[in-house]
Amino acid sequence: MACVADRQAAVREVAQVYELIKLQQPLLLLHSSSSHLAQSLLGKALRALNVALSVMNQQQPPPPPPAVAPVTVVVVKAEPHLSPPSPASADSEATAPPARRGAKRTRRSAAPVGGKKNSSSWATLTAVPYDDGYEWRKYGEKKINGTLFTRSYFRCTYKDDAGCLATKHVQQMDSDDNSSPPMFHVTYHNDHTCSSAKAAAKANTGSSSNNNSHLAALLADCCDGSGCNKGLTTTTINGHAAAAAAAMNMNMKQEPSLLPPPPPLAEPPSACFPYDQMPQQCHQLLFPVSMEQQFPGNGEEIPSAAGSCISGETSWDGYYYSGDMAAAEDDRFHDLERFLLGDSFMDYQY
DNA sequence: GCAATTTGACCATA
DNA sequence: TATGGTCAAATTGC
Repeated sequence: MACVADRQAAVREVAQVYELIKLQQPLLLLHSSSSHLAQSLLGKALRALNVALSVMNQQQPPPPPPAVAPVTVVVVKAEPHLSPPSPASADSEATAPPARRGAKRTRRSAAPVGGKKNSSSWATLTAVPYDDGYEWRKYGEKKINGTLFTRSYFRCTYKDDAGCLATKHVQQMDSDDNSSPPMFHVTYHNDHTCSSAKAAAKANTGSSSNNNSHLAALLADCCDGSGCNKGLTTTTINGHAAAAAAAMNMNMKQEPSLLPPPPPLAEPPSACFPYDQMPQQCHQLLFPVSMEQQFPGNGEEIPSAAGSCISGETSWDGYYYSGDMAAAEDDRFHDLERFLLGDSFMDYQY
């Protein structure tokens, strides 16, 4: 089918542009006189490409499920009003006053609930509900009628600091199949108006010793546990480790009842951390970096923990570059394509 | 001691 | 009135 070939070519083109931007992003941000502007533009570009790929993906049958059950993130639906918010709309919402802890309880004055507001909302189906690159604080849990599991309510950790109104609800889906990892229906409301840079700066300044210790543990788990810093050419992270890393990323305690250890993977899903499994702190705290750090160019595996985390910018960065470059390139692309097509509408921030 | 989570109560909406 | 979403005091963990 010519149209299929054309679409694949288009997808490939967009994916390559996406990849190129991501690769060049550190340098652009590092050398730009206005890093904020650069970051904003890059974010918009990446988001647009992501949406474009999502649209393309909707026009073709879904890809066959993987042989193993890696951590997956798929779009449940993209209703007209359930589209990912644009940065512009996010900016317009940033003026809402932040809620204050301990303030006198005045109900329903600022944040109407249940989708009545004009803000955007969208939903995803994922095995890793806590790993979406943002930091969330749990503020409630509720037993919902007709469901076996409770629904958890999260809001952005930086709601108070940045007035970020982003919230999400995580509902474990009922399933008869005990052999497969649990899936979660995650509904997002409002775009993040807090910047990841702000979050990263906060973490980097050591304003909270908790953050630093948290990061240390995170890096240890992220890079040591997965073997990324042990000179392995390819590494793996099973669902359990991903969930653990995700939970750490969330600054929250893992709920045993929600995430039982899934069966080990028969095959490594991809090199190093797939993007949707990589703790966001790896992006934020070790960024920006030089291209030399990302790509030594001497055929060596990126040795350091920092390098391996940085390499997680894309899912293919754990590969051995001195080997068959064409094969590696091909694998890299397919990993990227899987990531892009399977992770549509996720709101990535760098 | 501080920050995050838990949990029961409160409130808006259908 | 049932239900879902949020608040905030109490609890827990670092």
